[in-house]
Amino acid sequence: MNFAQIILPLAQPCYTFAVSHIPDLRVGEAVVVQFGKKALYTGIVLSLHNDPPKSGKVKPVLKRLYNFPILSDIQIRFWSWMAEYYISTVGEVMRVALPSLVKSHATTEEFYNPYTLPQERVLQLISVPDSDTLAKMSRRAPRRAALISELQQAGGSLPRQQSSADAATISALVKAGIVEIFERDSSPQLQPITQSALPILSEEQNRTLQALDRGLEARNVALLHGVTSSGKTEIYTHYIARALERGEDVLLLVPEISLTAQLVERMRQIFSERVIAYHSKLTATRRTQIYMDMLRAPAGNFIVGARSALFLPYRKLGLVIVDEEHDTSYKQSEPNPRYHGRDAAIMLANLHGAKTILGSATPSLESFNNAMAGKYAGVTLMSRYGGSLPPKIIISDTMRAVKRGERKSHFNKELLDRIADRLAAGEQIILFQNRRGYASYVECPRCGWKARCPHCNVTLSRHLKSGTLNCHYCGYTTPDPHFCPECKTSQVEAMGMGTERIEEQIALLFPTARVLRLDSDSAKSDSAYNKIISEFAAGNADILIGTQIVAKGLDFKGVTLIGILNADNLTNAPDFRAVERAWQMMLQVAGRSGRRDRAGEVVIQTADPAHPVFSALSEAGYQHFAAAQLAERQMFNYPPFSRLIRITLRHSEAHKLAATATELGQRLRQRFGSRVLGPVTPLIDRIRGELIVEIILKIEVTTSFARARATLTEQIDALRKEDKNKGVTIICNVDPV
DNA sequence: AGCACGCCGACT
DNA sequence: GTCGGCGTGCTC
Repeated sequence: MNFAQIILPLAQPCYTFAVSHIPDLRVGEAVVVQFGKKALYTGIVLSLHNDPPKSGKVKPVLKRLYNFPILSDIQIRFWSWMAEYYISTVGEVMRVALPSLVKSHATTEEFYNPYTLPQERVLQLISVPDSDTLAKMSRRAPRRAALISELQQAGGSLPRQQSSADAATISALVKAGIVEIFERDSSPQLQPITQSALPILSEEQNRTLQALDRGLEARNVALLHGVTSSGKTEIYTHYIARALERGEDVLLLVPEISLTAQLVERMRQIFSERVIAYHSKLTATRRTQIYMDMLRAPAGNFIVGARSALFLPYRKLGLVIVDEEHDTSYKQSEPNPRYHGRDAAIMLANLHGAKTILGSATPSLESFNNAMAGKYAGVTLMSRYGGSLPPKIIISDTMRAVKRGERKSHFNKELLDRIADRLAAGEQIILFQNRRGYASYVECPRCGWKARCPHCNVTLSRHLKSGTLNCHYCGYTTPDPHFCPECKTSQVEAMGMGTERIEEQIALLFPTARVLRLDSDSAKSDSAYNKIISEFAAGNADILIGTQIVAKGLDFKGVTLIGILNADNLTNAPDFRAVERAWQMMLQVAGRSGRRDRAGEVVIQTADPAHPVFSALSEAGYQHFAAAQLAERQMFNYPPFSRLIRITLRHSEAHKLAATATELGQRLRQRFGSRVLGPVTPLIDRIRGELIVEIILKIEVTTSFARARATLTEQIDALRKEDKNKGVTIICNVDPV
């Protein structure tokens, strides 16, 4: 073959390079190429062919990097699918898929250091002395004889590191021409296979396991709907053990890095060092090591990781588990490829012929619908493991409390009384407020002036600790003016409640309570996060105030009361998924409470207690609620009855942006008719000094989504070529969440 | 993503 | 008069 399509880690199509001078080059191999004037890149061979590029100029591949492909056929198919489905390029997939050392690039040769495998020295037995000599040797130089027999037992060669011989013994045998030392790529670090006993399953868990077995015989994907603390993890371990016994790889996907640590911990107790944690916070060296080890080791690896773990070189993936499958942080929102970790996991499993288990206490309506439609096997686990009780949910009417004079600050008496009660009993409390900072904005009571971000069309949030007003969209910070800069007659007033302000109010109402706050301000780093979590878990605080971070995963045994301070800003979000999201959020937060011996209580403050979402919070209420939500989605043709593509256009000039957006809208309408919504101005129409307009494409599931994506790409490409649209950024987000 | 080519402001 | 700002065009 004379030419190769080479994947480069760029938002560009693949380019053709000449390869006829490289013998037996294979698809998936890593190569060095010069791209542009002088930049050197590590690229991947996507395909080999004999067609020169149309534009004539072809550069040769400079060299091949390893003597084996670093991408399997399945990985290439996976990358190609992802690029196509999420309207991005295979180069963009490469950018997120490979650890940085493997895809290194530089502008000059001196700085281009592609990853080379670490080397190891190997002792090789080249001639075995006859038995007389050996017998003599074992008397006079027993260590030399020992090394010879060590090498014989190892089949003739052994890495220097693994040999017990000392340097003098080795060099003597080398001098005698009996042993030779050579260098080679170091062998992958294989972990010893030790497995402790699997957890013993309850009767219901056993039934669930059997139901899953039956389900997965007929379907490739199973939805495991297991209420909080029903023991989904125990069921996972049984499936994991089976796959590992078959010698296959296992991927356990978690939505967030912070959750990997505790799951890895639990899995290590059973599968010891077989468990490999993989996520983007690991060092580049560690990630590269894992990648390269897996590439050269046999299957049978068990990876616990965030969505980037999808790109590891599985040899034979046997099982994929997507834990907390409803979690929207599985969707990569920026940059391209904007892929959904759960959906990509199912695709990857299919490519390997593996089964997928989706686990959640609050399944997404998409997955629930797939289970109802028979596309997925569906299994529900209703009872709590170890007989702990479901939390008692109390809906607390804010308006009624106000009328009766039973509301202090932002707390209804129903909640305050319980807080006092738990504090007295020495039990712990979590208060959930889905807004960080002190106040969502500050306003002058006299003239109505509000602090706004100069770059974004949003109000600035007040942050007490830093004494600043911050923009939560672009990070802009300005000193808190306190006094109205406009009319100069009054102090500005804090409006809206953030976690900082809740913290302040609690300190006033319960001055002796020890309070911790968990939000993205207080838990900026991993260590800060862990510190807060472990402090609270150790009982060094009575009340934990937090944003949605507190809803994720963690169990606190001492927590018997949870307050959801303002459910309305969850249910009222302007999004067709708001109610589903609110439901999931509330149940997830509620799941943090409850001890074995007595049910936890969850107080939800709302001005709209009749909202159907509240009656769906009992576990029995879910089916009914989900069915009603689905009916509504079907009526308005929303997902899962249609697929959405959100097209975002950005530019600094309003008229130019509007012109391009209108043009695109019109052209799309010619092809897609009423499936095109917009262009519309989003709620926040300016971020970082750029104006934003959106067009939504809504494609019914009954028509070809692949064709729709192709048509859309065609139209956007054509539009981009025209001078009048130059400079307008156009981004497609397939299946936005 | 780089890097070059190409037209408008503050300096010797 | 020049040095340099970053807008946009191209890279096999």
